[in-house]
Amino acid sequence: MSHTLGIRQAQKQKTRQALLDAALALLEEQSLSSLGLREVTRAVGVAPTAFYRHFRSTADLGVALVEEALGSLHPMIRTTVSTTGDPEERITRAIDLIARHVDGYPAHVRFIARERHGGVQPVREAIRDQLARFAQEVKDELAKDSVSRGWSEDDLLMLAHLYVDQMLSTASLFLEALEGPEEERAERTRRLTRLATRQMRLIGLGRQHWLD
Amino acid sequence: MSHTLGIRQAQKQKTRQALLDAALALLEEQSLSSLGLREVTRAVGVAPTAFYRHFRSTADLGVALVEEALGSLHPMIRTTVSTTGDPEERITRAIDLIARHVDGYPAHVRFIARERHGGVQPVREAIRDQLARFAQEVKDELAKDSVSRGWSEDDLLMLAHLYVDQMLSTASLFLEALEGPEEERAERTRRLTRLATRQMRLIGLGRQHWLD
DNA sequence: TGTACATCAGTGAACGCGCGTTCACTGATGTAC
DNA sequence: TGTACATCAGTGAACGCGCGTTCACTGATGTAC
Repeated sequence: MSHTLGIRQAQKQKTRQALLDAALALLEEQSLSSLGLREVTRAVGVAPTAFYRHFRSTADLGVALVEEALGSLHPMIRTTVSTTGDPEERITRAIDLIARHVDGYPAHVRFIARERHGGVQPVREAIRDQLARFAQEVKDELAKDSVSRGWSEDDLLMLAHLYVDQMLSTASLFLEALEGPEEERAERTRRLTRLATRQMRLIGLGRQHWLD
Repeated sequence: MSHTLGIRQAQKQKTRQALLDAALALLEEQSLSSLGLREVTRAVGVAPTAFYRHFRSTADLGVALVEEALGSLHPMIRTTVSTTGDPEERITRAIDLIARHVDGYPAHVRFIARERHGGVQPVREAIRDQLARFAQEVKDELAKDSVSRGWSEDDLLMLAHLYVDQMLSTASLFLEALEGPEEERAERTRRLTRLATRQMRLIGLGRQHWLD
């Protein structure tokens, strides 16, 4: 059993994860460019200097958060856009998946929405790279669909980017709906589901008639 | 001639505008939530305390910047979406207008993209309100179009929001293209214009077939 | 298994620095007569 | 027009505070024999 982490390594990983978790929580109310290293270590309960054992800077930690937030999402993306089912069912499934993801990982979604155009360059780049990968994967799935017969690679990628942007935009709307008073939350979410569904439907119609 | 500003008022306005300009410049490389009041006054060349004569906080200044960046854009929005010309020409005109605006006011565009999901609540709200106004105005223009016969108010607003999001998304792509090495800038802009045009065309197709 | 030495995650003191905010002020501009 | 007083945009000193980073350290864990 050689691949079990030693006690030291395991403890280090635990502290690292605690730093990431604390930072993510603190980022619900500010941007990465104003996040302080001491804030993060204080929240975890370690000395400020311990931070440097894991990250060179808060920007570096931000890049790690991008990987945590988006890295594991690639399989989900493929499932979401996958070819099975009729168009209407696929839209329902996609919107539902987005809603559930926002519900399950609101802080991650907020972080990505916020830092996508945020003030920290390496983090912006990390997000852009991950989103470009998503677009490629969506393109690959779209290519398998019979509706895509006759489409150029370029047009497929154009549509893929449109879908990725639309998903992100929908996610950040769901996040907004999650905030605010509990009372009307269900109603807000319901309306939003309806809106997002119809926008997807319209884009789908455009897709069907692209080669007319 | 009573409506000429007194010397005092005129000087105050000038300082206020200098603070806004300096802040906008500083915000090209950071987020509002990390912008310091002393940074801004230092850039203008006034004492830190002078800041309080104009704004209660940097958040307050941010809200003023939203007004500056988006407030004057409403006439332009109407023109962009207006009914004159055939669909293809309207798309070309809209994309061209966006490209020119990003070229003319890159810092304003960056500020809006960055703070739309940024860490300062009052600023996020100010942006959301302005964008909602845009959507209403786009809806009003769309309603005039013969293609919109038979559309519900709800569907028109759904499409209007899709257009507004698409315009913002396109604007921030143009901004990215503006950065980086001068050399391939023209090429990047050209490719982007092509991409944005086709995305608009696809949405337009979806629109045409919405009531099929 | 036991011992002796190496590694290294986390510590705690110390540093110089810039921050936001307060306060009483100054002196040019505005106003009333 | 001239004078006397009021207003108020901008000043400058002072404050307490938290920041990022350095450094030599400690002591539990890992490794070699």
